[in-house]
Amino acid sequence: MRADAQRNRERLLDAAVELILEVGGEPSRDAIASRAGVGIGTLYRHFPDQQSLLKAVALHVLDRTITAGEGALADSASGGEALRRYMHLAIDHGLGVINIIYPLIEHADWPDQRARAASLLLTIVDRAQSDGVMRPDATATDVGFAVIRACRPLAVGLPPDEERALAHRHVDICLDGLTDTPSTPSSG
Amino acid sequence: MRADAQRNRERLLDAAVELILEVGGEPSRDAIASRAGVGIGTLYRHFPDQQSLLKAVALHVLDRTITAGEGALADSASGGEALRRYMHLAIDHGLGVINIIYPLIEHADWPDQRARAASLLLTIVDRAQSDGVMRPDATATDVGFAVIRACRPLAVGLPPDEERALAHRHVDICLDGLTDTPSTPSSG
DNA sequence: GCTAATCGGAGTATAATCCTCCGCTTACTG
DNA sequence: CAGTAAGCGGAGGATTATACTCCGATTAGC
Repeated sequence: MRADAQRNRERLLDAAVELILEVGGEPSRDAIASRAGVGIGTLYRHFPDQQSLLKAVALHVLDRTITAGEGALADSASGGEALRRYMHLAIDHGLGVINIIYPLIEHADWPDQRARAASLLLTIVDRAQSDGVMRPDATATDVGFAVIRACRPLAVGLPPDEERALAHRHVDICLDGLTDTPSTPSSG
Repeated sequence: MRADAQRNRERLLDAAVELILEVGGEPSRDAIASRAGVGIGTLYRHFPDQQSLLKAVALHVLDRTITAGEGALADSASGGEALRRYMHLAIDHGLGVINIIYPLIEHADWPDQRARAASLLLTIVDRAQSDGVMRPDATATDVGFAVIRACRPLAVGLPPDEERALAHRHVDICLDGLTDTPSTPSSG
């Protein structure tokens, strides 16, 4: 694959992630291409149909979130810290986009990302619970949904950076609800 | 005002609320009319432009939420109970729609609803805090935003009743985060 | 019954979005 | 540093969604 093609592909994915998070729904193809600073033809060459684009976006985001999450888990001193770090980094990596490909998740023909994500999240939750900081009735699903919710745009007209700050604030609140001890507000 | 006109007006408002909550954004006028079981002409007669419709929707929802909230506050035994009841009833009354009219809130020419809502929320938060159940660093804004977030659709394709159940579950988690003591999961 | 208010929805105008196509540009290769 | 195949951009036509009007049919209220 030629270098410029690779670069444009990544620009398109990043633009798509941004727009999905801003709009809270599927953005138009024209909008994605123009945000990526790329011709509309280029978008269609890389992603012939909507489905392939959405799938690529999901894998892109899942991938980098899982990688970052595994790293955070590895060098966290406690289950509570791992949980907190995971939730915040998931926001920063754009995990919120998966609300859009929800219907695709069921019959996903994609690789082991899904299993890997589930296993990571379960490990974190298990560890937090056996450390005694996380309430036993809280589930991995609660954690996942809390992150997705935090990523949804809150109010039309709010600039992206404010949205992001509010998302982190909200996740801290959820963290307190999911755990027994108040979490230290994180700085990112 | 003729009885059927009044009835249709209310149907339109209710349909608009439903759709806004389902879609998470502004629904089309055609969709609203058809959901309300009313001709498109009827919609335009009642609400000549988008702005007047959105404003009416907001007032409609604010009104019934405030009324219910004041009632709940009046017969709650504690600040904690008032807070919990308020958050859950706000979901049920559709307070989530206000994310859509956010840009209108600033220069709103509408009556005292806004002040009434603010005062109700502040009273509840004050009471919860002086009762010692709510963390002092949590704010009325946190409460409001938590409710709005809980009302946003979580995943495309999820049926409305599941969305609603998840919203209540989420609010319970936030409630635990905002308060010092775990809240009893409410049944509505 | 009468009538003025209200309704419904077919139908046109407008705008958004989709997608193709092809001449131009650029990264790689020898 | 040419040669060339891969890749790019975006004009523009097709398609679809949405906005809005208009008027004959209907109905509430007297």
